[in-house]
Amino acid sequence: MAAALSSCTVVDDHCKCFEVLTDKQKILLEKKQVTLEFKKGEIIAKQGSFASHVIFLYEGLLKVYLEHGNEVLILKIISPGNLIGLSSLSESEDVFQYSTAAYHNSIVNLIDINTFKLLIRENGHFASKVINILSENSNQINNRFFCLTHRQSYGRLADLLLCLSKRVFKSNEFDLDLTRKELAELAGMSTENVIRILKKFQEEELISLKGKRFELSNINALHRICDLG
Amino acid sequence: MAAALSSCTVVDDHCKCFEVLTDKQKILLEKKQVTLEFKKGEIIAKQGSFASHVIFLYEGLLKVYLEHGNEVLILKIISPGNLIGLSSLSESEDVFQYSTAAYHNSIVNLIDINTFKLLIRENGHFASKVINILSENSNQINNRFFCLTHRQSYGRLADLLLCLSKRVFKSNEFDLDLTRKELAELAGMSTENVIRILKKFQEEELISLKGKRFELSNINALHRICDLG
DNA sequence: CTGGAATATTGATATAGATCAATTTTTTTA
DNA sequence: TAAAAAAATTGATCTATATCAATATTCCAG
Repeated sequence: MAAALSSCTVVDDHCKCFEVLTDKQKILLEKKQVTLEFKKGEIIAKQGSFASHVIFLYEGLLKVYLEHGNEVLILKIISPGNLIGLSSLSESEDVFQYSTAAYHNSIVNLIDINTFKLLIRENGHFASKVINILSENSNQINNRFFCLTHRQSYGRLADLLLCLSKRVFKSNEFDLDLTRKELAELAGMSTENVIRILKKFQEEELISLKGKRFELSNINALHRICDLG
Repeated sequence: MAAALSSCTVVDDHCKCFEVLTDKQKILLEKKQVTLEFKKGEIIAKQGSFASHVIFLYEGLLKVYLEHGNEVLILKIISPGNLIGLSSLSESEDVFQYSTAAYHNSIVNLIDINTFKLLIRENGHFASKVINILSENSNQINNRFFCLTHRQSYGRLADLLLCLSKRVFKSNEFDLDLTRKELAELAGMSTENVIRILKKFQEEELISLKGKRFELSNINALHRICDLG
């Protein structure tokens, strides 16, 4: 029954929904979208603001998060090829249910939401694909939910590192351009705790760390830490 | 910006998706479903088992939850008129991503999943409605996620009581046929902690409690406790 | 290249809430 | 209706992790 749990929700569907559109529909979509560049740290969609579009990430790295007052909960990380803001397709919700911001400089397409809705009604195959994406999104977030509520800090951080390695950077070594505070938000703990645990991991030679360079030296041990909690 | 946060995810869409089906489609659907009764405590769908159907709750009360080993995370409570298992519509997932069990004796319709998928492809309006439901579901679970990770126990329990009152029983007084352990799972804390907090609430005359009878006497104060955390 | 701000680190302390153990109450069943 | 099982309650303890405070390091603008 085990495994597939990951606190690090990297959405990575490599969105196949557009493939099923007819040429005519593709042209329509093309006309009803704009391409924009966002700088590191910039907000792409603000929770509560009017959702006139869905967002497609072409290049970069984004976070999707809930905010209430000073409190933040990161729901997922978005890597290129994925859609954001599908939950605003709901008739009863015309505002973004969450915020989106750029971790790095990013290029996105903003797609007119009414066109998107039209295509759903017009093309059942497209609708079906969108449902796939929504479902997979939910499942991933549910797993993250489980992790953040049931695993303790060592497990959550180990999991986050593994996930960044496997799903975002696709290598055991990577330059991580995130602050400790950002890591803390992702792993759902305090900044200080992140630092202490990273130190412990280094002492135990599970990882090595030079500046922004992360190297995961003992993947198996990290996996064991996740599984234990 | 505040409010609408609730840790108690009662799904209450009163599913309108079937209204948009044609008569012929309705007849097809009718043929491709069975009605079943489940007793209190029985499992209706088991996480990991083959998802050959989606579930419609006709009467009763259900919980939808993730399980890993002995650990359980309740994702949502389902009241009559709602669908469960839509996340198995995804092509890449043919198993239930979560378990469903009956809090009370319940009557459900099991709808053949392939028929459901067919209708999505055939009827864009239907697909659109399903997308609405999926979106609203996600939003509710995201809010529960936020609550369980960011609010502390008093707030979570106050919130749960308010939600049960407002959304499930629709009254300030109700007979709650759930054990302390079940309440604890819902509020994401230990059974003992539930008991202690309920006692505190009684001492402060926010609620009164006789056997299974709950009465919320000071709704405003309970709301304040939620908001503070 | 230098001063100031942001970020990272370290240590000390506080605490919410879990866990454990014992007892009482309620429910079930035989 | 008595005995057994399950659930609820209470109190004592323990611990993971947040928070606070001080210092060190890194980053960046002028």
